[in-house]
Amino acid sequence: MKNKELAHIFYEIADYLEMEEVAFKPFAYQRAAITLEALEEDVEEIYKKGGIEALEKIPGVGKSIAVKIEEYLKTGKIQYYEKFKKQLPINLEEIIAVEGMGPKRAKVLYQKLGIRNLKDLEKAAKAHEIASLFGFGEKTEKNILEGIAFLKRSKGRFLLGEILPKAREIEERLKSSKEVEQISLAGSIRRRKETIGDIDILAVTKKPQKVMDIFTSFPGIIKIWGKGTTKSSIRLKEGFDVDLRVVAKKSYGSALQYFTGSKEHNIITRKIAIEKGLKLNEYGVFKGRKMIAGWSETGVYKAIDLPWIPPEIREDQGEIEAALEGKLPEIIDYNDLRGDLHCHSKWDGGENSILEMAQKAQEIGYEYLGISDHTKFLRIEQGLNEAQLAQQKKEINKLNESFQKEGLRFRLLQGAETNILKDGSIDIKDSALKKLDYAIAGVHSSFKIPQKQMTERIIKAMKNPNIDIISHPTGRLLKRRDEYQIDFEKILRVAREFGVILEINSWPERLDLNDQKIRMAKEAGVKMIINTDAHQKDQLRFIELGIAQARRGWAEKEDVINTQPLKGLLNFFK
DNA sequence: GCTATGGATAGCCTAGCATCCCAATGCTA
Repeated sequence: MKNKELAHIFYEIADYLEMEEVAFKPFAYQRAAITLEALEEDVEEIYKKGGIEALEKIPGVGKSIAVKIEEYLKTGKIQYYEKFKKQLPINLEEIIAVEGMGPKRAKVLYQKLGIRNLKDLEKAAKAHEIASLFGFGEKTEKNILEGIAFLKRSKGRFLLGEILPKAREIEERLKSSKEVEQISLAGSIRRRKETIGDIDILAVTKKPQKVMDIFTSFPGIIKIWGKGTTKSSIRLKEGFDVDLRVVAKKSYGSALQYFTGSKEHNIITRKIAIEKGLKLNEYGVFKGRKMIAGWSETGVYKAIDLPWIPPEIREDQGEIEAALEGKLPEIIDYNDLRGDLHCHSKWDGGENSILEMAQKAQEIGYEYLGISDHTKFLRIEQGLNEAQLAQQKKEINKLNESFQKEGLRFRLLQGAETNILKDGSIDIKDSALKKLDYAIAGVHSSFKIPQKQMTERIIKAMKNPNIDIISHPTGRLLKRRDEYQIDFEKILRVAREFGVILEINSWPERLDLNDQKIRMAKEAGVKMIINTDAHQKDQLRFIELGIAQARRGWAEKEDVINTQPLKGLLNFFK
């Protein structure tokens, strides 16, 4: 699948064009990149089936970009892009990742100081060479250093959402080989951690040599770290490292348990085994020399008198104690949701019409879908004003009527993702909010205000009698931006008192609330909702990432309101 | 460079914010 690679190139072309202050083209390339990134179908397949013409049918792709896609599929390169890179031989992506740095500043720093990469940038900032440049200053230099420090903390880790599809692709590829008897993802990816270091895969086969040969000859490998009969490691061009381990069939369960971790969780399971006079390792559970379990993971847990524990909560955060007391939560299942209440339509510049979003939701099997477009403060997102919301309501009503006529058990709801302004007020009048089925409010500006002020700001919004949901409550962007400062416990108290729902946003970069805060919310008796924030119909599938996060936070079905049928759901709204 | 519509051309990507320098710029949503 070359969609992501192409998206990446087009994003960079947009940056280069931005740098040269070309009008409108950057936007065009970005748009094409966004669509490609989210596209479910493989561009290569699209091209094979229908050629250039089919490529041009992709929204945001016209003649010129289609030709470039073709060039990439045929030659692996795009000359137009290579030329830019030659002109400005810097690691643009790396430099722009620093908060506060953009293409134009990157260009200036290259020209004035010869800065090519993150290392150069850090060195120059530390040597105070940047502050004295025209257009820069003390504060900017300090921000650059802070930005670099943040990046370093998340270095070498990938977003679950970007790595999981690739991991599954490899798993499927191996599975399709007749030599592979059993296979599973293991490690942090099986535990669905929000960021992942590398992909661990575990397999059972009678012909390890052959399976390893298949594995190490996958397309897209840029390095083979090692190749043996029990373990091989490769690096893919996307930057992911993948480890494949082959184990004996009789040890599959214990190996899976061992390689899934976490390390802390495993230390305790081993201790429990010792207390029972047993030995637990990656090969099995042993009584003296006799192996008493290890074929299946359930069997391993059973041998030490524990129920099977879902991988998402194997973090030594009390799950073993809970299991011992028979109080393991019945965490929410990947099939429990009946709808998604945070997605965007063409009305605010999203990719798809309301009907297209609704059809996708029906395909997924949802009972309802809430359209929650941005509101007017966010001009770049073409936020809706009161009059447009009223207009949109008409379209939604009409669609609902037609669904009813077709006998579909499906309802569209109208929400809105309003903005919590700096003073805590909402950018849409109460009279218009009242007419919505529900209203979301989120912080989209002024992230760097003091904790007390930010907390008060959000609380003021929660107390608004028309606000039902707070979207992405902490505002973090994984690998890009820290949470803004809030007193979360205080927010929880107010949420509970005023019946405000906190969102678990499934967007790969957000996953906000995070696992710990989900657990705090659950314990505080605050209800949550799992939404995708999809700006494109295919992004509705991000929901599994949010569910995974909810599971990691021990959330149960009743903690999450969109597990409820429509009628029950509506009861939660003011 | 894409999309829409008069099929060759107009319209699109804005506003707030911080920073830097005291009016302008770049970044971010």
